[in-house]
Amino acid sequence: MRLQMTKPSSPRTMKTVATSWEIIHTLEKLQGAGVTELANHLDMPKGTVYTHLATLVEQKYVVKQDEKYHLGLHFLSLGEFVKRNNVLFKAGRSEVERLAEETDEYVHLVTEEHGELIYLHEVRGQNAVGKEYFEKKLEQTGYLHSSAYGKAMLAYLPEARVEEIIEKSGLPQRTEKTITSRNKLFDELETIREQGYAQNDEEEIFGTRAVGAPILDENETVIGAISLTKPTSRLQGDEFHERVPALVTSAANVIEVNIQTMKNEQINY
Amino acid sequence: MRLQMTKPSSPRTMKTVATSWEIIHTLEKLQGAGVTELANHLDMPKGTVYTHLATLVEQKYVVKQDEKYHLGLHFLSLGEFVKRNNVLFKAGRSEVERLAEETDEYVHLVTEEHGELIYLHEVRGQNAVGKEYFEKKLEQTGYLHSSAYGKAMLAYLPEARVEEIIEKSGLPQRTEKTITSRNKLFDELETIREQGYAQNDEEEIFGTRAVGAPILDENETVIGAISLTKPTSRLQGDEFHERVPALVTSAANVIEVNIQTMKNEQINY
DNA sequence: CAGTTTGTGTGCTTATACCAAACAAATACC
DNA sequence: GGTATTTGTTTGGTATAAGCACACAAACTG
Repeated sequence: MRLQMTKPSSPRTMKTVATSWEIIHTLEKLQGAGVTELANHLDMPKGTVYTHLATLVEQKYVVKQDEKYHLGLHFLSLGEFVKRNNVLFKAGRSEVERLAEETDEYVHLVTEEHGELIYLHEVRGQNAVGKEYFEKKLEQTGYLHSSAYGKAMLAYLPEARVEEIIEKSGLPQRTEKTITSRNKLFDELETIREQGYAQNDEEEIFGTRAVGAPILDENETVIGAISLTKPTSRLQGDEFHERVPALVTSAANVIEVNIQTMKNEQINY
Repeated sequence: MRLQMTKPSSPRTMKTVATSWEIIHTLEKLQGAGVTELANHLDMPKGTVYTHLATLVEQKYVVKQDEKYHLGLHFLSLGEFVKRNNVLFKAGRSEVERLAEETDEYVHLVTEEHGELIYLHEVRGQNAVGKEYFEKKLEQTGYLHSSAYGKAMLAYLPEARVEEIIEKSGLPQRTEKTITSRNKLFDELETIREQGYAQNDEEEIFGTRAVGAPILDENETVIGAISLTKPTSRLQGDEFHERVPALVTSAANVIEVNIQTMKNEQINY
């Protein structure tokens, strides 16, 4: 007689679907792979991997090219769909573009999901710095503690939620100025709430500073954040503490109003 | 005794994964839905749908908001990843941007997968027309027969492949000028091969014309296509038959060279 | 505060995903 | 160029896990 593995876990969850996503993520990491290669990486029988791949090909989410299996471009269409139907994106897009045009710098619109940072929109102004860095970011999810937009969101998230997030993700160091201590972070969030905006002083990329403002709904719930990034040399003194914060918080405000308007219209299409 | 449902079908495929994607696509179509709503739409027991949703939430691809389940923003990151690692996107991006800058019109970079049209990049020049139309397209896959880029690709696909695609997708009419007959299409493709570029004369959107050129690799295999769209009033005579075709084919050429260069370098990162 | 309708949780059963092992096809090796 | 190795593909049997029906809970409706 076999001992019960006591796994009463509810809600139940589907093992087959989970391994299907494991395969997708491995294909992502390996930038395409063969059946055997995948089977080794995942420690699964070849036959199983093969059947999974056949299913994903049938679903048009995987393609076979050059003797390897790759993630298909249908993920792109799906991603675009999700983005373009996102309330914050719809409400914030034009404002982000306006601010980038006005300042000629990098402007970002971000949100949070499952404790991770997600980039909804970015516009690179004429003088923007950090291109190589930000270009890579779009395809990843990121941490919340080392950026102006991230901290702006953390500051207005319920404290329990913040605890949960730093518990799960940690506070990895990016530069020597990154906040890596729990207490310092909470102090910082307090300051942000007092100011109404967040500052990033070379905490993520050396040589760049940024100012970010939260975007809240009518119940003070965080929807996302907007931020403007500049090289440290161009973001000092009043510019860092007055002028850019004013621009960014005002943009955040416009977006908040847009969201309200959209909600009131209720007409989705 | 039960009759065997004779389904020897190989390769085998996973029913559970297929229904998981069915749920994802239904969530897409319904723009978010509840458990019961989904169960009705898909004609499945509530319990099953619930377990599937729980799995997708665990995987972070579905979120529960406002008492409804929605597709999560992780699809966005995945989509960005797939796009940014696509050879054609990497090779063609800058050239698309250059051409849009030079001409101030709409420029598109597209490819084909599973017989469907996929948009890899679009840049809207200052004078570009058709914004409302193209904005919607990015989140969909489309047909190949009613556009300059689509026809450019069809012209260089193996005939068997073309047959297969029109067999599966049909030749739906978009405007009164859309090619809807198999024979006319094959004549058109012949012309395109002779010219080296494709023209779209209000076959998709009334009032706009376009010129598209295929992007081929060293074995003459189609990788994708690039096109330029203008209002009919600005795309006539020599402009339609000489100048724009020259610009577009030359851009296609540059991209072809870029692909070759990337392949020779072999260094991916 | 009854009556619906929603989401969530649970055992049972059968379909099905998994595995092992065999086969085929392509590549590498000598 | 023929053998050996590695790859992808296929198959049958089996244990398991996905699906179903049902029950429960919780929220909304009137």
